[in-house]
Amino acid sequence: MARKRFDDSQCSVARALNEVGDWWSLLIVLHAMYGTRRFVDFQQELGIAKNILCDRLARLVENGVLRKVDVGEHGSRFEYRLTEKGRDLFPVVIALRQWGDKWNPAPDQGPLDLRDRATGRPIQEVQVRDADGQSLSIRDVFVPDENLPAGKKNSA
Amino acid sequence: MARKRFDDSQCSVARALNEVGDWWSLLIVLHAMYGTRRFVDFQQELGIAKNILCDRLARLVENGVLRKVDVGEHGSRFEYRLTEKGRDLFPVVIALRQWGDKWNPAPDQGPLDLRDRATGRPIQEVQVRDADGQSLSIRDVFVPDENLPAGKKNSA
DNA sequence: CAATCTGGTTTTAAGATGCAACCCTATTCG
DNA sequence: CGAATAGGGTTGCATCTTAAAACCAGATTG
Repeated sequence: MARKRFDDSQCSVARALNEVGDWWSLLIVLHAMYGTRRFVDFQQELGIAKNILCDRLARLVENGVLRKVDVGEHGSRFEYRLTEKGRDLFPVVIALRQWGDKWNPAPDQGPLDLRDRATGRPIQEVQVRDADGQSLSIRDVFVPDENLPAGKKNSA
Repeated sequence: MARKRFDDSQCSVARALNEVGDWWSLLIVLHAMYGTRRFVDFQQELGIAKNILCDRLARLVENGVLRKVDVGEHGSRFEYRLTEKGRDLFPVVIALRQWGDKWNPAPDQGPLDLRDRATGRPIQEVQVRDADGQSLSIRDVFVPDENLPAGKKNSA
């Protein structure tokens, strides 16, 4: 049964998930962020079936998250590189990593340690923040009434 | 063919996706953040098949993202409410929304307008930030060598 | 030339999905 | 009181998705 696709959705989150919400897709993006570029490396690192990896890479390329570059070695050597659109998934992936670290940490993986290349200092935790940089939870925010999704009341 | 599950993964992102990476799961969380609580409302708002919604809600409850509360009306009326763990997905969902707004906006949906409840001011964009609050892209950060995933070089 | 590199493509069986019908308990209303 | 409604499921079925494994084809190398 074909999965419902959210192409025509009025919801940006749904549309985003349309492009990166397939099983494996965000992990591929994550590994691309680590620097992985070649088909065989993605495959080995992720332990993904080749046909599925092909499919996901093709989708990510089609959606502009990755671009496929012909490196010209060994007759058919390609690299898959993040586009700007792909790199803009950085906060998504980091936020997800933090969430995982907090609520379901991997046994042998410490918490995320990411440093500012310029200063060597740790990055701030990715949070929703107010104008002054203070962290906000979902209870601290509201959506102005005119911008609510259809049928929603302000009870967030 | 059963999808590969990442329960034993050494990667927190994979483990996180194990819990919220199924098709529909994050959209359910999003709607819960909007305040949706009842089965029939999730179903109608999302346009999801009842059996799939049942499955996803059960998983989210099992994983501690939602809790199922017996409201005691009409014999079997339940509400599904976000736990703290669920609420901590807020930055993930907002980051995803921003990404969607920027790269594949919904036709009739304006960009995210979320306000600080205390001040009415707009929230900051969710970004990876340095210690001083300046935005960082993936090119601006590095992982210390001792914390790299296996086999990764510092070429992010 | 055979072996290797490279990124696929194809086959097949088991799961996942969505649609629609059905189910069962509790409550409400004519 | 019985029918209708509320509520949250459960089931059957056809179709799509997935993973494993085998196969493929062009280019390169020893």
